[in-house]
Amino acid sequence: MSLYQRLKTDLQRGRFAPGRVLKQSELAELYDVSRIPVRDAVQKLKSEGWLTDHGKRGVAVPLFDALEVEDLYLMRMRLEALLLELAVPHLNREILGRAEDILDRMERDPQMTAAEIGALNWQFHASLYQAAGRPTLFATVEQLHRQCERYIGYQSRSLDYQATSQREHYEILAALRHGNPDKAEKILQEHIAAAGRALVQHLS
Amino acid sequence: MSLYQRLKTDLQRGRFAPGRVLKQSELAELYDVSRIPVRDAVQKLKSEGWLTDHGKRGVAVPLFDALEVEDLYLMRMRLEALLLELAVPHLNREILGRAEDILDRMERDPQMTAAEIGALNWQFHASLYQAAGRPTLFATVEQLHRQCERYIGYQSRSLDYQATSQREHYEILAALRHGNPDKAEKILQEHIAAAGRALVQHLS
DNA sequence: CCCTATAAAAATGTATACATTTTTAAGAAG
DNA sequence: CTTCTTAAAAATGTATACATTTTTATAGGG
Repeated sequence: MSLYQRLKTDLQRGRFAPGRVLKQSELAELYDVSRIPVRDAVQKLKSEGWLTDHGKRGVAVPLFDALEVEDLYLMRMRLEALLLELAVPHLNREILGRAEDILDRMERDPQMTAAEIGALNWQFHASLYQAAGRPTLFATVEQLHRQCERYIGYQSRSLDYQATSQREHYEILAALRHGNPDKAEKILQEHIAAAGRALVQHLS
Repeated sequence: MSLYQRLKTDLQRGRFAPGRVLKQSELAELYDVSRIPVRDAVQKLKSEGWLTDHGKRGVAVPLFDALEVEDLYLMRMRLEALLLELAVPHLNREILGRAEDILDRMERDPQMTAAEIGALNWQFHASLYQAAGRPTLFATVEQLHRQCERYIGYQSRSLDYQATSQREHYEILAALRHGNPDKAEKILQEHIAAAGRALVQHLS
């Protein structure tokens, strides 16, 4: 396992408190590697929002910022709606079927961890987006999703929220199957907006 | 000057042909540094689209891709419109005045290089966007703009295009001054769309 | 003649060592 | 007691050296 992944996992799990400043040498010692791989991992994690530049004093674990969450979800609302719109002409029974399989898998296993649910959640969305055949747009959306992951973390959402979210997933599929892409887009936007609201609320 | 900037400048100027594969050791020798700073610079340039991963064979100078340009400008249309919308409540005479100063500076000096025009162009947009006070959204828009820079390059646009672009800039300011943000947003979207079309056309 | 296996070559990943810069703290002057 | 200066300490940036992985070329078999 690469240092990047080890460090990211630890950041996800909250090993380092928000606001803490980390130095290259400190991380090198903690993970028992030299500073070279630390530099690589840290730079990558900075570009994903898991660490922020702290001048020449090293890097800091960023504080949780409700305004950042709002921005991220506003962007996702618009870009994911666009991506779904571009995917619609390419969607067929096979793709929609595979997407539904992912949803069904989430339903069937009632004792999945929050992390596993989150992974399948994204797989569902990505399976639709990929059909658009727009790698650049997809890459940006994926990056925004990764930035959100820091806030989603490992904490489990309420059962109520989870049920609503899952219902919306099926509604999106149904709208797409019945040749109503506008409706699907609308549900998707509201779906993302609701996720953002839930997260902001959780931060307070 | 950092290796990152030296390498980026050379990529902008087309020192390395699109499709060319570059190895760490090759770059280290060309720029007379060790491979350590090469690794840092290359990773940063990859995240900005100036280089693409070529597996374990090194990095490649990416080919020009009309679909990528289309994606980038579609995203910018939506996100910059959003950012302007969020900025509107914070705009005042001072901010609008400073934005206009930037435009006037472009008018006054008739023998600016394409690179200088491009820089002022972005300064104008950024001066409005900054007012929104949304760092995360702004950072994403800025990153998209940087990805576009690879295509804009150093080539000069037609005088006709430049005149139209500048007229639209003034129209945006006028609409904002007259309390018509919806109109300003519309012009902005068309402004960005036109820039994208001009670029795609230029690639063919 | 083509394909596979193996060895040599080359490239990347990483550790150690050194140079340069930045930060921090101590001490002297006001 | 505060502030500026200066020196020590610590942190980052970079070069060199080594280990590991990957690529490529060659030789043998089908």
